Amino acid sequence: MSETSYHHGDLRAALLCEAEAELTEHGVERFSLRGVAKRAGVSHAAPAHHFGDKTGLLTALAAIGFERFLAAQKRREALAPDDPAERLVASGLGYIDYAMANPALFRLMFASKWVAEEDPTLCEVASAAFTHLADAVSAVTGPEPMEASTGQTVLVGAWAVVHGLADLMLTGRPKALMSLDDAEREAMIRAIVSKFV
Amino acid sequence: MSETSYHHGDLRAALLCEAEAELTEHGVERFSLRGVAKRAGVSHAAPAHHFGDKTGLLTALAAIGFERFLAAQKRREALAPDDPAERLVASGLGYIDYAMANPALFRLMFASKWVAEEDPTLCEVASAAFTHLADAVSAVTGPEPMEASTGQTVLVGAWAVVHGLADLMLTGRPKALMSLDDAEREAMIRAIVSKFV
DNA sequence: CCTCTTTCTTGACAGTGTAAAGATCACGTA
DNA sequence: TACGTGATCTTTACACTGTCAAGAAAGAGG
Repeated sequence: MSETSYHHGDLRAALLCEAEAELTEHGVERFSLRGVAKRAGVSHAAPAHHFGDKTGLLTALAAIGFERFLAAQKRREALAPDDPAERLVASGLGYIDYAMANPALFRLMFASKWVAEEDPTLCEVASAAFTHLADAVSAVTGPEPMEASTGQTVLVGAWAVVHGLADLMLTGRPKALMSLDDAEREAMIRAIVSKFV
Repeated sequence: MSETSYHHGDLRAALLCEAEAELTEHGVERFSLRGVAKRAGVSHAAPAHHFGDKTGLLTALAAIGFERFLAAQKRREALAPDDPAERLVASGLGYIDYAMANPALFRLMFASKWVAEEDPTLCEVASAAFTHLADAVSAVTGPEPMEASTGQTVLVGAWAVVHGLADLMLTGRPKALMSLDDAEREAMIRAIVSKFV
């Protein structure tokens, strides 16, 4: 496919790629659909054909984000010793890894009204990520934990600490944590998350 | 001051009030400066004189938000028994109360690039809220806890669970928590936060 | 070669934030 | 009382945004 051809070849994928660049550079607040089109070297209305509107593009991008999000958790787990509690903590570290590496995308996924939550493919990848977390928890709390109130408590609690750490760290808080170097920081996060499992 | 006079009287306060209405109605994503001016019955460029730009107005609004945020925590504490741990948990419940009651404002305060973090009055009210949390923690962990690594861990951990719960609940997650009625939900939150203190 | 469909462009429109310049009022001073 | 000075608000303008409708270009299949 020629570079100067009228038809792009795989504009949809290219737009998603440029959209991520636009997002990480300007944040959701300053994200511009026309800016994405300009990056891709295409007319300002081209994205509409593939994604409908701004929400459509950002929803598709968020779905990709959830896939990578799950992959980041699995990546950490693969490095952990073969122990349920260790693996759960590792999963949480992957959660935080991803947030720190992709701040704007993480915020888009979890706290933006620019994504259509009812989108079917988004729902699928998002719930895949969440059930994976639930599985990691049930591997710790026992065989039939999700019925028991204590199993639910561990699930919700573990999710909340990890998510809270991730979200706070994105704004440089808490200073007590962010002023540490990488090794100390990870140790502190481990200590906090371990309190739950 | 007449209602039809050229000069408004206290436009600054009125704009802040209408800005909150605009925020809760449309969210940060659809917040419009001209919309605020229209609500106040004033020309579209009037806000600029009092707040400079959109960031200025939203920063001032976030500062007000932090004051109420601290008040919401103190309100819960006043209802708690005179025990450090009980008061810390109550403070966390106030944290979550506020987030649920003012979703858009909470998100503005903690996760929006529309506020100027370096704004002096914002810094003041924000750090006032955070040091209040730190005080509640140190009332539990002992007299000189912030030096010890364990005191830091409790502080960061407690903050993270509460903040994580608040942020997740704003998007209806986790379902295991949001499907409960108010009493059950509060009991679960208490159980989770109590694990930390 | 000729249609049909997908893909992309062009042009237009209402709405946005922001800057500059002008109008209006309040208030202290002579 | 008159004046003028500064604060307050309006008007006008500009570049930019998302979205829609209509048209042009290219590929696919007969």
